[in-house]
Amino acid sequence: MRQSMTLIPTLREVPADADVKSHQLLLRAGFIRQNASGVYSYLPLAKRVLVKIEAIVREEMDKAGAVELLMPALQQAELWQESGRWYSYGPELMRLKDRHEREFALGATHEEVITSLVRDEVKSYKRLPLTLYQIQTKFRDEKRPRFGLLRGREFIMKDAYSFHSSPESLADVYERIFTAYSNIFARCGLNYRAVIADSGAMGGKDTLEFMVLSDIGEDTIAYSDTSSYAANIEMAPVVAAYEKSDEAPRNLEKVKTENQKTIAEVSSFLQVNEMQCIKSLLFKIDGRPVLVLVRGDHEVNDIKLKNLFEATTVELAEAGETKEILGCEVGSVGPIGVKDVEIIADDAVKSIVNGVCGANEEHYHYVNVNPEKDFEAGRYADVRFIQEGDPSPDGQGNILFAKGIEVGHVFKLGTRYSEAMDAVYLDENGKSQPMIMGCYGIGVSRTLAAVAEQFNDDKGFVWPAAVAPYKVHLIAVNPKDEAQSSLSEELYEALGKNYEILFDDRHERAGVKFADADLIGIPVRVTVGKKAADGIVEVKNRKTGEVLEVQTNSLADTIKSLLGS
RNA sequence: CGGGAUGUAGCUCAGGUUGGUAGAGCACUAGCAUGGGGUGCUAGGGGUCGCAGGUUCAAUUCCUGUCAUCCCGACCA
Repeated sequence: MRQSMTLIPTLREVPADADVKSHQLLLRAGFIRQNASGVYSYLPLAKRVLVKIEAIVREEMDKAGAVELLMPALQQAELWQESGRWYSYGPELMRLKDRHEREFALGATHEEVITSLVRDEVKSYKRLPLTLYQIQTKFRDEKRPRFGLLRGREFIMKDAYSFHSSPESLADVYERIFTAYSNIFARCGLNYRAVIADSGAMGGKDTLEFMVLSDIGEDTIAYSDTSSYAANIEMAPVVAAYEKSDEAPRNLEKVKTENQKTIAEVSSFLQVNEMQCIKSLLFKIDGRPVLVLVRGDHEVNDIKLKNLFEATTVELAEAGETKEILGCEVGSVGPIGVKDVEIIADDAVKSIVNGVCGANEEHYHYVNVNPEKDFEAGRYADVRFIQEGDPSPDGQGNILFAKGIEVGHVFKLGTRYSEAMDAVYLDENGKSQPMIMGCYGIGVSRTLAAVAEQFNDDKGFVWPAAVAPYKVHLIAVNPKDEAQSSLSEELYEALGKNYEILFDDRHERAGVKFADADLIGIPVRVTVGKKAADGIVEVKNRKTGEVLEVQTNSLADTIKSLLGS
């Protein structure tokens, strides 16, 4: 492609609205432009990278036995009403009406559409298993789109769904897709990790997320420093054994703690370790108040609460509600004397001896608090976030944290949708059974952003060859020079037969072309300059910056070795 | 949804406190020169100052509202 004929609007300055590297560079190098918050146009270069990623995805999915189709983005409300998600999905689902006032949604995901399709077309166990996938634009009205392509409201996703007549078959396909995903992210050059995850609103269990390690990641990964264990912090179970001090329990005592509210304030005021404090938070679980207790140095994990209570919503009660229910400000909440409100305590709380907690009375706390003796928790469970230094759940090593960008997710869905939508088949005995399902997603546009985030230097992008928009960037330093012009045209023609090549034929200064080339980040740069008349050109490796002068007759070999390594 | 910030040319920003119909750099157009790391000179084009009200003889500037965008948090296949 001649650069004079395509659209690559590079920017010299960093756009004010972009904070993260991938977003800045995608804008500066002319890959994307924003239309609305979380909505972008993919310009020619970005489109080429998307095509590369999609090709890798298709190849690996096909290899795993999945078949591509394409479903509508515009979906009838009835389907979502059938699964129940019309009501449970919330405002994130973009809803609209047609001219007849019929309700529709823009597809945030496609379980409903695919389940209805397969339900109507597949009736026998003989047709199972079946794995279908598509690459399509998804719409989610995110509360807060951010980081450019990393969290948009309109984004490209590869979503796959599998249908089975047995859990074994599901396990088999799940494994195959897992392998496909590992191949896909490895081929994109990404530094990723598969981690144990929460199934969230999807339902189901056995779910893994593919995380690209990055400081700007929105998820925290808890991983073992010695084994391969890795989990989303939301899910990592705490297996710490809490030792109970053999100190003799003393008698409960109420003390004045004027204006001391936070755990830090109270513990320093009373001269006790934060570990001795009982942090008490009032939650509303499916609207019902529940008092949750954790040790002062721990944090409540609302995902664990949600799973424990099999609830749909878990939220911290607002200050006003807390006052209404417990009669005090949030800084003075405690479990002692609380009636009519369920109390759940983290396992760590049980081994606190002579601890401290709020007195449900402004400016007062209790000291010498002993669980069981001074209050009864309805139950004890693991309801806190794992922390760095905690033992790894697999028993090997200790936990460390890393940030990750979720680029893929595989689920064993089970029969949640097939039961709700009556997707059944007849088994060998002619008996009707709900199909067992799996679903598997890859954020394609997010993967583009993740690669962009991972592969750049201070000058611009450094695309891995597998997803680079072009393999070779040919530059004619001075197109007005006859020798340079004719040699570059000749090379453009010749190299174009074997490589995707971008030819900078613009009448720009050399400096502008070099700066743009560095910014765009194509792996190999071929510069036709002063020595053109002697048949000598310059080959530069974008990644290493290494420059070679080569005769045109050995150019092909040089490029080949550069792209091969 | 809570907190914060910002909306002036395609981009990055000044101007505003002290109201008088708008500027710089980059980009763009034309010409000349230049031609290996964002070149120089000359001459140009481009803005309902986010939008709507209000105050005023007069509002980009002051007041109110509203919308948009970004950041933090909450939220989130």
